[in-house]
Amino acid sequence: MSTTPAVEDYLKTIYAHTEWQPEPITPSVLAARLGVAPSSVTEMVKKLAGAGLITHVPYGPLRLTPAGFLGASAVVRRHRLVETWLVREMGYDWDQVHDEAEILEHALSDRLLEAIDVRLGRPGSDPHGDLIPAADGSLVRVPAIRLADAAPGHAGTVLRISDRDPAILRDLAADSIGPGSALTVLESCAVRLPGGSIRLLAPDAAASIWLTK
Amino acid sequence: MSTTPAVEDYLKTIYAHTEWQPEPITPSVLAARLGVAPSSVTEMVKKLAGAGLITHVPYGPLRLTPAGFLGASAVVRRHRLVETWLVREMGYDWDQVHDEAEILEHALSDRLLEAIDVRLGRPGSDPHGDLIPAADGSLVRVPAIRLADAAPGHAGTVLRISDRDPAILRDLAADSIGPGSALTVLESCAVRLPGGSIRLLAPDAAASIWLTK
DNA sequence: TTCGGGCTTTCGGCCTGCCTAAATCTCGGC
DNA sequence: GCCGAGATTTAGGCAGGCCGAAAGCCCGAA
Repeated sequence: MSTTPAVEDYLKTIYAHTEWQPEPITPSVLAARLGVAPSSVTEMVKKLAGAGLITHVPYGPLRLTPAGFLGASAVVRRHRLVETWLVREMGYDWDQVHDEAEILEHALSDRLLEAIDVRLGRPGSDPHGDLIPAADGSLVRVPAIRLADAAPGHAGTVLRISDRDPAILRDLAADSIGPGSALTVLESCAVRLPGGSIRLLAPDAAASIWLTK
Repeated sequence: MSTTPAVEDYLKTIYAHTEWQPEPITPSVLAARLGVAPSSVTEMVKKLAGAGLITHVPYGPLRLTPAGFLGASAVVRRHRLVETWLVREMGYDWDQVHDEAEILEHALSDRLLEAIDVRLGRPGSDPHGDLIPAADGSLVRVPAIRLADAAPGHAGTVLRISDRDPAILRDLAADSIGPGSALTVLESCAVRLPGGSIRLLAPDAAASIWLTK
């Protein structure tokens, strides 16, 4: 089976789902994430399973096989390296890179990717704080906790901010909150910044931020 | 009509055909250039004509409308800026950039293109010597003559080398002939370089090289 | 234990872009 | 003026990805 942009998007989305929590993804969630109808997912799932990229029992959740994990890692690696490049060299802000990377991730050759990786000094994480898989799919895990799940009083620095919703990224950037920011959690939706100022976060935003443990 | 990669490729190829000679392109030539069957061209021609991008009378040649010219210019601009960027910043040689640009030209946003253009200092020509259209489709023409058509004794510098055939580009690069090289034509397929050394060129290569008049 | 709502799958269809094979047209040579 | 080679178009099909509607499955609540 050929690895089309659609295949890459499905693999990437399945991969992303289990990156920060253990539950495998279900077809309906995958459909919602991709913005396609559930029946489209059923169809593609057959193809991916037939190609040995995912495992799937009817009516059950979806899991990447080792081969699928490798393929997904490659797409995620391309996406995150592109994001890092856009911010470091092309004048993008970290909350503006997602859509561009979404397209370029399907268009870069291995050679160009390697050239970008070298230019950037083989970065380990992207502008949102997400880890960049190595070419073999390996990455260094860091213990993290969702801000929304952190106990009041918890202090930590922002490790990553999910890039799923661009509006959240914009709002946080406007609030001067980004990867590396030090925060103290007051309650689930309020935080104190180093200067002492207090920010009230939308529940969505609080669920998108991951802090050091 | 949406502007898909296929549409962009058709427009770009029609544009390229009349860039260095005046005859409009025929469906069969277009099919050969694109590597598709003639019937596929007929089909797409209907769509492009219906969208007002080309004019076409049945069994006749194809011509870009002003709208089609603008669309084609945009694709060509993206292609050539990408080639220039790959050579100047990403360590590619000028005979290696075509295939990568062929894909990236469909993937860059206007914003990223502008950033690249600015970084490169708004170059007027790409690594093969081809002119880069401005955003409005305009470009500065330079009088040129095909090496294969030049009279013996004609001396000039290489303005451009058609990037159609990668093998030709490789061979010429190995012979140290590239855009900017000074040449004296001995006969249609032999040239003298500044050092006095003489090169015999394949007819294909001689037809791919354009010299100053 | 049964039932119903929600999730998943099946089914039939649509669109793009490509193909081959079979018309059909054009035009130069005789 | 006719004819045939070559170019173009038509017709019928295929694969990838998507859709909505309808059928099927699963599991928790009663």
